[in-house]
Formats: sequence, C-alpha cells, structure tokens
Amino acid sequence: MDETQPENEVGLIFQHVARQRVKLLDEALAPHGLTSAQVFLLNWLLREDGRSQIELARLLGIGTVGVSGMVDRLEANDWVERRPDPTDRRAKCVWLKPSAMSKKKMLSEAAAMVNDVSFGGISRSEVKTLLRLMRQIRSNLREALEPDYAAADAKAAKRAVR
Amino acid sequence: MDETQPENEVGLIFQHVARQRVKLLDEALAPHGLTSAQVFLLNWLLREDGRSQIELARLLGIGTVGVSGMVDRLEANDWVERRPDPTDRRAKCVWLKPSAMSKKKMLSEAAAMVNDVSFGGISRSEVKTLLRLMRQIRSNLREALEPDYAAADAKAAKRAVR
DNA sequence: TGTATCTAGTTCGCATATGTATTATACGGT
DNA sequence: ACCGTATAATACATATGCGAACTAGATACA
Repeated sequence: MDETQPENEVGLIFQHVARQRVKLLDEALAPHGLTSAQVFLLNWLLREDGRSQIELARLLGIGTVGVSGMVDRLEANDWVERRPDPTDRRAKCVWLKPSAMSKKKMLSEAAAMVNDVSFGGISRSEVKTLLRLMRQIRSNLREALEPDYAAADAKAAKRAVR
Repeated sequence: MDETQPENEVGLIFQHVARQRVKLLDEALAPHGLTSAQVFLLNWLLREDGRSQIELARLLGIGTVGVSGMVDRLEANDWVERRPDPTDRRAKCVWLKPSAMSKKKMLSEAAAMVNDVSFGGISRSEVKTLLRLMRQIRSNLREALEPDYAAADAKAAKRAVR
C-alpha cells in the first residue's frame, strides 16, 4: 500500500481495523450461526442477564433501532427472548435462553483469538498505551457528537422549524 | 460507561471509534449531499482520476460489490461517471465530474476536522505511535484474513506501475 | 388533576458491507 | 488457435447501523 496520502490513510485506518476484526470474528462464529454484532450483545447478557434494550444500546454504543433488529434476529434463532419489564410497561427486557448460555466459553475464546491476532508482535505496554489513546479518542468524539449543554439549543431550533 | 469487562470493552472500542468518526464526518458532509464512504472514494479519485473499480476496492479495503453500489449512487447524483477502460473491455473506470472536483477543499477540511477532534489532547508523538500500532494491527489482521496477501499485493503493485 | 413533555420500543427507508453466483472478457499453457 | 482458468463488474439476499416518524406508557409540574 504505497499510496500514502496521509490524510486519507489516517481517515481509513480506523475503519479498516474495525472491519477486519469483525470479519475475522464472523469467520470464527459462522459455524455456530452467529455474527460478531450478535455476540457483543450476548456477551453483555452473559455478564448480567435481563437487560432492557436501551441499556444494551448504551453498552453497545448504538441506537435502540439497531438493538431492536438484532434482538429480532436473535429471538428468531432462539438465542434470547423478550419479556416485559415488571416495573415499566414500556420496556422489554432481553433474557438469554439456555442454548446461548451453553456457548459462553466458545464466545470468549473467539473474542480472545481476535485480540491475539490483532496485537501480535506488539508489546503488552504498547497495547496498554494503544487502548488508553483509543479511550481518549472515543471520549473526544463523544464530546463532539453529543454536546450536553448545547442540546437544549439544538432541540429548540429543531422544534422552531416545525 | 463504568461497566468495564475488559474483554468486551477491547472488542468494542475499535468499532466505537470507527463509527463515531463516520458519524461526525457524515454530519459535516450532509449539507453537501455526501456521505463519509462516498468521500473516501472521491478523495482517491481527486488524487488520481479514472481508476478502475477493483483498484478503488483495494484502496478502500472493501470488495468490488460495495464499490459497485457506491459508484451507482455517486453516478446518480452526478459526482462521477463510469467510462470503459480502453485497454480492458471488462473494466470500467470511474472519473470525477466537475461538480466533485470543485468540492476538493471542503472535503479535505472536513477530514481534517475529524482528525483534529479525534486527537484532541493527544501529543503529536503519541499520535504517531498510535498510527504505527494501528498499521501493525491492520497488517496482522490482513495476514490472518488473506494468508496469500503478499502475493496479491505484489500483483497489485505490478499493476500500479502499469 | 390535567396537561405537557420524555422515554422505550418499533417500523420504514436508506447507505454500507459481505458472500454467493453469474456474465463477459482476458490470459496462459499446450 | 484453443481451452481452462483468472479477473472485472454486477445481481441478489442478508446483516448492520442511522435518522425520522410513530405508539404506548411514564413523569413532571402548574
């Protein structure tokens, strides 16, 4: 890849790595009839079962729309089931079914494999540095994407248009 | 986001950052009727016009299928046009239209903005380290995903010389 | 209390990316 | 020159994610 336009290259490398990791994980999971996105969701449930969909959305860093579709597919394949939240009739909690719980070990092994491959030839301390910087970047971007204080203005402006 | 299960968190952070960067760039580009993926493609053409779709696929790190759809949409909105490759009747080259060329400055400014936000509070040398590690990871993953990558790249290089 | 506002979830349409299969063309070895 | 294989582009089906719009239920406060 000798075409080194710094700007474009920097812009793309984050997406390349993210897609490659997903692809590798998908390959490992395909024989089990699962995808990487589904496994991220299952992993949070394996840690604590019966979460609401909005909680899953927050943990996964996506919107409730995406969660809704994913839970649809997971439910259709009998990995999880929705049950009404007894304390809030709007909410539906997502619970693992036994078939999913039995896969716990396989799931963590697959995730570990992806990390092993990713970080090959990189020292432990460098990995630590990398993760620290990635968290900083995530935080920077979150700040830019959801400016809490300006939210009121944005909403007001949007409403005024209508 | 205090729920720090190391394994899941490491697995997700690369995707979070990639998605956040796309989202921020999309917001900046929306007024111009463009998306981030489309701009990555346009940027390669701005650097050198008239590339074949398979060449774009390799540069963007996606498959020819994805490029085909993106070029469809770009062509529909009059940013680019397909023309037959005079030396290979299977191939179609993608050429910028004047409307796209005139956006060059805006595109690089938007890309620079995303990087500025991402790397806020991170020193220049740390950014350099980060990019070095990301390239290493990309290379590790490419090795795992396409074991005969070296051969493929050699061919690509040969073709690039033309 | 009643009303205005928020919130959880869903549906719809779109963009992006993948895998598989197909078509048309190019190329290499006999 | 021919035949088998490789390549460029595309079609189709699917998964993932977003925004906008909607429903139903919760909450705040005048």
